[in-house]
Amino acid sequence: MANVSDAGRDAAVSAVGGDGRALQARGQRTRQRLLDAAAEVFDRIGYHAARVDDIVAAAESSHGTFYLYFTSKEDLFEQLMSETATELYALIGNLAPVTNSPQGRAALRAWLARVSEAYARYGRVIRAWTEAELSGDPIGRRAEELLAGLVLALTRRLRLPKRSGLDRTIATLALMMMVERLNYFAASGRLDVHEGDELLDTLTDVIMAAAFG
Amino acid sequence: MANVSDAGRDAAVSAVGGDGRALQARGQRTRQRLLDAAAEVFDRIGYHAARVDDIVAAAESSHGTFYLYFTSKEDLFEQLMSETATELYALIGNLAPVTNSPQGRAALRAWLARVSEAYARYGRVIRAWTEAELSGDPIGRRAEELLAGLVLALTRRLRLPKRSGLDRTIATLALMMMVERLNYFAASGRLDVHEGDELLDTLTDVIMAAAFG
Amino acid sequence: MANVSDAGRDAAVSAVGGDGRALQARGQRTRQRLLDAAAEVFDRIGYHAARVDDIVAAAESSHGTFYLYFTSKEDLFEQLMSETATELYALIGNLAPVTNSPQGRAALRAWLARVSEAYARYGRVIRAWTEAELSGDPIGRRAEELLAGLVLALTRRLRLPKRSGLDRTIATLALMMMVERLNYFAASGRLDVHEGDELLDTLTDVIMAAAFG
Amino acid sequence: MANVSDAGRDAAVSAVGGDGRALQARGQRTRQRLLDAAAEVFDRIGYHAARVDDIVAAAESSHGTFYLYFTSKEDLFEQLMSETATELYALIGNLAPVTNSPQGRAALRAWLARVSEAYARYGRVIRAWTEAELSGDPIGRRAEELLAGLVLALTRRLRLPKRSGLDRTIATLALMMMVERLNYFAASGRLDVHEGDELLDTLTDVIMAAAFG
DNA sequence: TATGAATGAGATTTCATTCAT
DNA sequence: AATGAATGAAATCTCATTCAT
Repeated sequence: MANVSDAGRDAAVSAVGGDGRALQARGQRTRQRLLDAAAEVFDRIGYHAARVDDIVAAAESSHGTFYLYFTSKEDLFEQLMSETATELYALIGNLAPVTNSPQGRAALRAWLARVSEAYARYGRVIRAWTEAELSGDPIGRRAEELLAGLVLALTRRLRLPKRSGLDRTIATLALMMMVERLNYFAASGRLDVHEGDELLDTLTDVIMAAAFG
Repeated sequence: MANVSDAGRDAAVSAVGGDGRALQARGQRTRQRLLDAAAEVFDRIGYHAARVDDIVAAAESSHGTFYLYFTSKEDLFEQLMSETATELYALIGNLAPVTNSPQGRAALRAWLARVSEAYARYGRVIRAWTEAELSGDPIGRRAEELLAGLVLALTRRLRLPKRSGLDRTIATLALMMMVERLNYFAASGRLDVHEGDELLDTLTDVIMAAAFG
Repeated sequence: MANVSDAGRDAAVSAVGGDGRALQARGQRTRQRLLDAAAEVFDRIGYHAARVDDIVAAAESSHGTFYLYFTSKEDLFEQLMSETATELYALIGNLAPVTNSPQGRAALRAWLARVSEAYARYGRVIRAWTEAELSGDPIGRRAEELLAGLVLALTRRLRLPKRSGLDRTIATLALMMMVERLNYFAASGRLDVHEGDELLDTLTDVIMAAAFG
Repeated sequence: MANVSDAGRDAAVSAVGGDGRALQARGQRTRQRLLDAAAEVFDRIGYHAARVDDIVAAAESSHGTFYLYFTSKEDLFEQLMSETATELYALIGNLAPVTNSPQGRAALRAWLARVSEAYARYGRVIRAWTEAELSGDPIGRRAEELLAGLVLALTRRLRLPKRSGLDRTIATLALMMMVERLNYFAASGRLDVHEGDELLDTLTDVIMAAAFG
């Protein structure tokens, strides 16, 4: 089954433990088990409520081992966010500028479908990310930075057409937030969607309208 | 300066302390001081990072007094959310169904301006609210409920026109989230807006487009 | 209904408040209400679990008022114990030396009946007293003293006949403890007694046997 | 010197920590150190007066460690009571039915001597037990239950001869309370006994008299 | 004489992190 | 590389007592 661990596969080659040394294969696997377990726990009970104890229990590991790979709970979380950010940049890279045509609409809808798929895999981290961003924790600063980078990348890629009364950065942020929040509600089962079609149709519609309305 | 305490002015008449007894005037004021201080602290350092100690220090009160009025930090927060929800329902009640006309657009923009004003006052609570909603805390459940009620009320009031490919509830939620998140970024100084005009124009534009696209 | 307040009726004439001044009639009544309420609360939830708040709530009084009459929770309790001790001394004074005859047995049984009656009234205090005696609280010392005095008085009055192998003081203490504990269990509903006859018969029998066996 | 830890020696094999996991040898020892320290502290200052801080200080351990093994002070105490109850059941099992003969008397006296010895070891727990039983604490309920079981077991074992005017359960409880209270006073140094002979003689005498009147 | 709001010292409990094996 | 026991700083919460009215 697809999970967050797929994200770091390539990056993991050069991953290092808490003391900076390169890791062997077994260490790699343990580190990844902890990251996966953390994502699962963050999703289940939230980032703030998650204790190191919950994570190591979910990973069937131990406290000592945790600190072999991460210097702190925040350190793990930042690594998780960074991996996720990498995936999201790749996703944004796949987006074609939106054109006002049936083809453009279809392309956007297809891309939004990929976003939803990605949300199924990374949403647990994104949820915790948003939580951290809102909180006063130091880790929130890092979350802000990562978010700002993504907004910038998306603005450049989306290339909303110029129109008076529409600030393109703001509009992009608006649409991005909308997409994120809706996928969140859908993923948490609080939106009554069949196959996700209503979600995709509605989002496509609103974005096309916003772009060319 | 306007603050959260304005919200509960009428409701305060029947406010009670932790032991259920009705409060005298002095008790009322102390309780309100704590609520105001809490809103300020939540805004400054976030709901999770906020300690009871921070709140009583900000209110120039004491731990003992805090527990005279609230059974816990969560209890206080729920009361704060409830007061805020009341204000938001009132705000929604002031929204006219959106019509496809210059007048309709103007009315919507004016309403969004009121929303932004309200955000200046209640945003600190709403931010914490979102944070709680995302977390696994028990208080998150209550936050969810309150939010669901607001979405329903807004859907009924906004009366987005029927259009194929657009689920009205989902679209309303999408727009509401968009408005909330943008006001949040604006309030936290991370959006480069002059007088808020770009924000209002952009939001008006996207909503009108979404409605009549 | 008979209650602890009957105990202090005479003593109350000279009762003083926390600041040492003599009390007026109204003050008298308030003080007594607090003593009664305390006895009730001690009985219900125990001496240690009882908070001043519970006592003033039961007395429908207030914290401030409590400290008008007592310097502390312990002070109140000591006054309650002293009043009860006075009653118990009176009770002991009514006991005739036990003689080995049907009349002696009848007299003992009648006296034990009076003890049980008294227990119905003062048992709540005696229970708390025992609790305090066992605990390490400073008030426990005072409880010990009062208890020692009662043991001495009872030993003198009971006049167990000399018999080899029987220390009269120890035997008296043994019998006293037995009577107290059994009345306690009976009062707390944990002894299956009809009209208390089994209790009285058994106690009478054991004491007579111990004395003349 | 004999101490409470002797009690749980066998049971300890299956002892678990606060999170339900089986403990290693070191954990076992630490847990037992805390139990022993608690018994000592309860004896010294009483159950209610004892703070977790006192216990961990006596055990030369820390707060964190305490909560690794027990969920609360009450939890620890219940475990202590349970271990003690097991010992007391064993003690009761060693009691032969009382017969009206010099041998019967001698056997009873020998058994009472064993009780006194046991009291030297478990008395500190029993004292706290009685204190808890009298208090309104939730732990008091558990204390009651354990006590009721012991009374039942003792009644069955002691087999007091039938005699009119004597309820055997009540009489057994009476004698049991007498023995307990006297051992308590003796152990706390408030009874003037040499070698404990007066205590044993008096108790033997009263019980034989009660049984065979 | 009575009230109840306010206080703060002190107790319990949590949990990220370290350490010994 | 892994384990899990141990730690203690920091947080929450309680409650006897004082104070202002």
